[in-house]
Amino acid sequence: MDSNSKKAIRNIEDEDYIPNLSYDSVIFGFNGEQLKILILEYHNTGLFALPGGFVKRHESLDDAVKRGVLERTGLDKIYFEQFHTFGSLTRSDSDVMKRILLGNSFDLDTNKWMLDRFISVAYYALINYDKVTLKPDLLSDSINWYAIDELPPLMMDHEKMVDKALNVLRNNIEKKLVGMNLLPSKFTMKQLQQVYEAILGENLRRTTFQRRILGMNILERHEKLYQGKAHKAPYLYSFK
Amino acid sequence: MDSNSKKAIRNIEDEDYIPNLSYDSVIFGFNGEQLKILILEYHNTGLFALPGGFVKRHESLDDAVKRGVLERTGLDKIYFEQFHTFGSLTRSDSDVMKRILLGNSFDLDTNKWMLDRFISVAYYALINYDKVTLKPDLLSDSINWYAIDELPPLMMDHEKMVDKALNVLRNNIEKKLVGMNLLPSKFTMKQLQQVYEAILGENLRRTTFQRRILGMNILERHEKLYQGKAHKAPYLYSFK
DNA sequence: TTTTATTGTAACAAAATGAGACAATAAGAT
DNA sequence: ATCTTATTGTCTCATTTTGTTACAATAAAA
Repeated sequence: MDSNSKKAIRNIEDEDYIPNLSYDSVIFGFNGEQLKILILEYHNTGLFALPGGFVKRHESLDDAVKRGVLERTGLDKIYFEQFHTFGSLTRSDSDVMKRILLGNSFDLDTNKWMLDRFISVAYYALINYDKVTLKPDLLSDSINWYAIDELPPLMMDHEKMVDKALNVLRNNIEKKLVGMNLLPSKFTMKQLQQVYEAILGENLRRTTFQRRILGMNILERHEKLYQGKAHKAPYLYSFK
Repeated sequence: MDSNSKKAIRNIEDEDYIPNLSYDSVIFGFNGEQLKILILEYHNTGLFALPGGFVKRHESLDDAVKRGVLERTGLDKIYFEQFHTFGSLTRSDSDVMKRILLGNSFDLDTNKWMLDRFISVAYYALINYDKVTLKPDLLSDSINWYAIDELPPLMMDHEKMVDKALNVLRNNIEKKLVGMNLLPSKFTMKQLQQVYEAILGENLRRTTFQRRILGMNILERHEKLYQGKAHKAPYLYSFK
């Protein structure tokens, strides 16, 4: 409890954080065609991972995640929701953590708390693809969008997390109007349908979809969008 | 990290557990009429709470919960599922924990780790009401069934946990065949409907319910159940 | 044998969804 | 200007699902 008086420059101080607890985030965006998520790559390791982090002693779990998303995307008003806490004994891998620490020239001894077992609370977030300014964190080289069916191999149990996040998203799409957070404030019916299709992973019938969504009475119709294409222009909609 | 060499008899050793992490469980049972949950009362405090506990360093989160349910109900094959992790700054209340420790004649100093902030992973469990042998834990006087609409005031954020558990249960009832875990292996259609009604908190139409459930093709029909009543005897069913 | 309460299922109505069809465009091609 | 093309908004009719009512088939009591 009272060790670590000398602090290297590149260190994360364990005293500030709740031990053995982390979060990971599956951050979804939609580029108009595909559903994508943010994946980062740790320095000098070839390891790909979900953006994650630790919870400060004087910070709520939700705030820790908000902070992490803000730091990496520049967005501070996002939709996010916890979906599962991963607590198996086998999920933590101290060898992987060693590689990450060494790849960042972190001192193994000072940072040995990071080699310990971690229980991780996983969140998904839905953000506006176009408004993001990506910024790698201290430990990583890059952070980038990857289409959900073209992900690199992810470390530890992060692929399981993505799978579960997608499942939860699919179940929530009807109940929680998930689409609204992945689109700009005004959008066409086609765009909305594409979000639904990307999430559900299946094609939907255009006429039925349109009728069903309009029947929900959740959309407001605005002006038409002239795209310069040789066909009828679609209306723009926003959520009420 | 190396204190606590002297151990009082009535102590929970902090070194065995992951710090700042706990679980709480909303354990549902169905008595044939009402949906009930298990609530315990801490010694000499008048405090009512959900059964909870800590996670050992060498134990998965799920196993910790299984252990807790087993110790209190005697059941080891139960259906349970995590539904939310509560991590706000305000949820932990050291005054409440002090009352509990003092009510149990625990030493405040040796057990001060329990006064710290805790992030709690909440689970719900569905168990067979009739097969339970209730047993209070070390810290509590009693553990008892309470109908969900007749709960005593619960400490800290435990009422929020119950609300959320019920919501999740309502959403899962269609997808996960929740009913099967609250009933004996053979049951009548009426019993199944009563479970649904208790969970959803609304009355269902008998004929529609029967047709819909039978249409799912998940039930196997067995012999009739003669209840000694002056009317047609219902069939018994089990899940396939 | 009649009465009573409940069960299983059928029958029809109403609502939701599936599947096409088609007229109404924007803008490019002629 | 007119014709062509791709897409949109809406309508129609078929199919499926759900709501509602009705009714015959019991177990056991009266």
